[in-house]
Amino acid sequence: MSLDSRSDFDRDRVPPKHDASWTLGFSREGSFAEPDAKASRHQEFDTRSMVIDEGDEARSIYLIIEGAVMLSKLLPDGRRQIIELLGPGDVFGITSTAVHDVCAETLSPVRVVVYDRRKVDETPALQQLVSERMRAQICHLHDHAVLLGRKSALERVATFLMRLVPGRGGVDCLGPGKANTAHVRVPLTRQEIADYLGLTLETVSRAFSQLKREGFLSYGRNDEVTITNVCRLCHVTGAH
Amino acid sequence: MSLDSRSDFDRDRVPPKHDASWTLGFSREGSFAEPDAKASRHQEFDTRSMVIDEGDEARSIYLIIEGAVMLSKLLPDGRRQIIELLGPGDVFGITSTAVHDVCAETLSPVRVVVYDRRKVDETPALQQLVSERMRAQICHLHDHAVLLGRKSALERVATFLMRLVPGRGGVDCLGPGKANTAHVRVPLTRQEIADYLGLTLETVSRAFSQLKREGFLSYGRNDEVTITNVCRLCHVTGAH
DNA sequence: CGGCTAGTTGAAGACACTCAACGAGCGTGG
DNA sequence: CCACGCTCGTTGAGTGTCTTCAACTAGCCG
Repeated sequence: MSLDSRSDFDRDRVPPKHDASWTLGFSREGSFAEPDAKASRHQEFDTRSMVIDEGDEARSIYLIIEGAVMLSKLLPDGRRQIIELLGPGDVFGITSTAVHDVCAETLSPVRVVVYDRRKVDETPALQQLVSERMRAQICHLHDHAVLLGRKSALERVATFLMRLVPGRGGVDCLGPGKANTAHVRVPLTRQEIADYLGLTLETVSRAFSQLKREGFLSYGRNDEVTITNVCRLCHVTGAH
Repeated sequence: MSLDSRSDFDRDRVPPKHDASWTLGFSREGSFAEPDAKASRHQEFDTRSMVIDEGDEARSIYLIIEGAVMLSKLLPDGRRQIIELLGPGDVFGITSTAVHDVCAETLSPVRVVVYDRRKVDETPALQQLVSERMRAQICHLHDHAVLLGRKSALERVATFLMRLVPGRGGVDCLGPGKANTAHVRVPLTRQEIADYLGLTLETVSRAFSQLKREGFLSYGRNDEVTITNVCRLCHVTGAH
């Protein structure tokens, strides 16, 4: 099925159902229409391609239709912090200056809508959409600050895993549902998880091993994890 | 001088000049008029009063006219993370759910404009104002994530102190100016600084002592610090 | 003066980091 | 087909930074 065979309308909606492989547990149910097709263009990226580089001129804002994107920042000596993990419906490219303050790199094949930055300010419906997404990101950054500032390594990894469970662990956590087991895809390397959680890759690996040893998880492939008891893992996050 | 003796116009502008005691280095030059006086009311708070509690119903958005506010979150076992330090021109009370995700507490006498949350969405000029402030906060939260995830204790304290220098250390850092010495007011206790930087109060105290011992700072009172060499301190932040 | 809060400093310990070795998986090429 | 190199992950041993616990000082206010 080629993109062109679909109407603009379809192309500008996020997929209404979870695509378990790449949503990072972030995808929202439902969908939304793109407010102003004139001001936008579509773009696609392969896995692990750089969409934005820190310091690039900030002319566009990106809305993710499909796939996962990570935002990161580097210190001059090479230390890296991954700031946010984004999925369908999320926007990136937001900055208060003339240049981007973060790198944006894809974690999967990604489809985005690219808006002109000024157009967004001039179009109330777009402005509204971006504002709503910014509010959600701010809440999420608040949670992440707590994680980085105050949680132990094990709590951080547990929190990270819970975020990958659709409908759990995020700002909009639904609470304990019926299903107590979950299968999640982890599209990050240990090094990337470490950079996201403010740890080293060895510490992340040890935390995974410990959670496996103590029966919270099971996995063969490193990027396919089965959470045996979601509720029990949730208690390890420190948030409950 | 009573508030009532001033016109609405004056009351709805941020002070055009730095008020060195409470701006936290955040105050922007210039001022802005409040877009829609009908949808707002003014409110004042004493030092260390709780404006918002985590879990409160989110009906209002607050714009700081004067003073400093800190946002914080608590884990159930009492661990606290201070998320943001805000000054004149900043907004708070932003959330993507029906309830507030953070506490907001004043660090000084504070004057705010309170807007109805729905009114903000309906008023383009207000929406624009809040969007602009959200963008700035997002950038700042990005920086803070790097601090919490990747910086040493000394780097964190140095970064914190640099943020207190007007025109330096923030997203909109002006770079080395002529003045190489700066006098800053620190309106936080060691415990609060620690909760902001993801450290313990003892570690913060040791970092202050070390910076004093090595000639970066001098201080008698704990809340009045003179930065002897701004440029040299800036290099300790890890960002340059 | 005594009691309180806030900050400093020291000693000991814990947790995460560093360094290093090893193993699994995967593509390439002989 | 297997050897080889490469990347990624795991695990162990030792170290270091920050935390914990505790004592002590300075300032403030009754």
